[in-house]
Amino acid sequence: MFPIDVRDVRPIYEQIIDQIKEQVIKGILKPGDQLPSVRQLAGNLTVNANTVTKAYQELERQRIIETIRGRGTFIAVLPEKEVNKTKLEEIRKALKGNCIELHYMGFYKEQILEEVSKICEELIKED
Amino acid sequence: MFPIDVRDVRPIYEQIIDQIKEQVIKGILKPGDQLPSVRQLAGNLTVNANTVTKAYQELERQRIIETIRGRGTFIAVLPEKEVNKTKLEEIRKALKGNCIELHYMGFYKEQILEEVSKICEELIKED
Amino acid sequence: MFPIDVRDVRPIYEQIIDQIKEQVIKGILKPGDQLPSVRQLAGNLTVNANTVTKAYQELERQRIIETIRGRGTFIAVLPEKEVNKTKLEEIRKALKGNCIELHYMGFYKEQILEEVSKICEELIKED
Amino acid sequence: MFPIDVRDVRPIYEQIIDQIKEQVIKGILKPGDQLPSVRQLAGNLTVNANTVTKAYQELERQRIIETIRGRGTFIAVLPEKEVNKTKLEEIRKALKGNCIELHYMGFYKEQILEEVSKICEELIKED
DNA sequence: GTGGTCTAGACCACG
DNA sequence: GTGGTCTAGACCACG
Repeated sequence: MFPIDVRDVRPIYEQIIDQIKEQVIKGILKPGDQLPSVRQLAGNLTVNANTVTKAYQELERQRIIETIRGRGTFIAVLPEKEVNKTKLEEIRKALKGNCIELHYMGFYKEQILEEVSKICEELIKED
Repeated sequence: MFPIDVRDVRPIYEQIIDQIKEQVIKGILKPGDQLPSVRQLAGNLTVNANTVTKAYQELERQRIIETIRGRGTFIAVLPEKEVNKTKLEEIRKALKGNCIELHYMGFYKEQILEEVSKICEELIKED
Repeated sequence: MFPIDVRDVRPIYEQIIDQIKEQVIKGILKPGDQLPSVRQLAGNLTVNANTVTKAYQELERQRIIETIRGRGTFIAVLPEKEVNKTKLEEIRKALKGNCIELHYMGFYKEQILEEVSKICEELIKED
Repeated sequence: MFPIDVRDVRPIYEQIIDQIKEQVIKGILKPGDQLPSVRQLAGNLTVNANTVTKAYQELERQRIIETIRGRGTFIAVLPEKEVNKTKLEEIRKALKGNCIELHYMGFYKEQILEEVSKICEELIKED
């Protein structure tokens, strides 16, 4: 279901979170869609159930998904978009780090914007 | 010297690496410039000397700085720009993650590119 | 009949119990009034019949309702008011926890009492 | 250090969270104070380190404490007091439940307010 | 069958 | 020595 890479530097639970958020943004997962149960997904990905639990809990905290007692876990209606200043600064720092790395590989502004543009294109459907 | 933030989620050694790379890219630090000794910098930043050592070692591995026995540590001539495919993929993943987070805050392609554009502007001097 | 919220953190059976107790206190349900059958209520609320059963059993244990074989379930005469010391301590702990949370939101004693006062007002008819 | 009660219905990690928040509100723990390490506290309370970790992570998420890499965990400066409407509603529901229980024990408005008043008195220092 | 809590214990990154 | 991640597995509440 999700391409999990145990060799990835990012922890597994974070990869799961990102995969689900990406599918929500792309519209592959829609509000009300049921997610596989913790144990099911853990089985599919051959990771521990606790790892999936951690991912689901974080997604619930972010109001991306919601758990209904005894029924399972579902995609929530899209949460209010709100700008968290602290988080925005964190993302800017991360982006800056990425730009520095790309520049060390020989990329200039034009090419960097081109990369980001391609990523957005693939990801975001403009309304 | 560097604005190090012990509360930052990023490890301190990584912050040091990024600060130095940024200053090199901006031309504030030039090839041949001497860096403070490990102990000096550790004292200035009030961090553990091992932390600075780790940062310097990583920078040396990336050929950003070089150590001359008995003399000290210096900014190296800019390394050959070369595209490491694995690393490029990693950066793309990171950029994608950041774009997803920005989109969840309400940003669309235009605004995301605007953010990245501002970062590049501040960072990279076009030759 | 009752506003049940499957998304609520509280278990459904607890919500049912609370709703019935609230209606009894408010005098909406009076001793002798018949309650819907387990299946009926389960159907109305679109919840599992076991869930309603559990709520009714707990209410019966607390002598709030009583089941008469072959006839159905009825509101009992108000049980003797008795102070269970253990339970009182539990409620105090819960109240303390709520006061802490309210204080973290900026509420002081006056405002907290105001909140509780409004709740009592709406709930309890002084004899 | 903290009175943890394994028989308590509330999960252990929640009891730890509440204890720390209470001590912060009472001024027993002040900004900058170091908390015992995860392992230390786990040892003292004879609970598992993971349980303490969970409590600390939740407290960090609420910005009550902060972790500094390799140094330990500290009480943060008091977070901005902000009213979360959803959470306020949850607390009101909980308070209502408590009032109902108290009323079933024979308490009327005056006595309930008296209880809450005593709790606030012990807890909150008016500025 | 669903998720939630907790344990015991391993291994890792960071300082 | 500090916290972070993950596993394997137990037991529980809820439906």
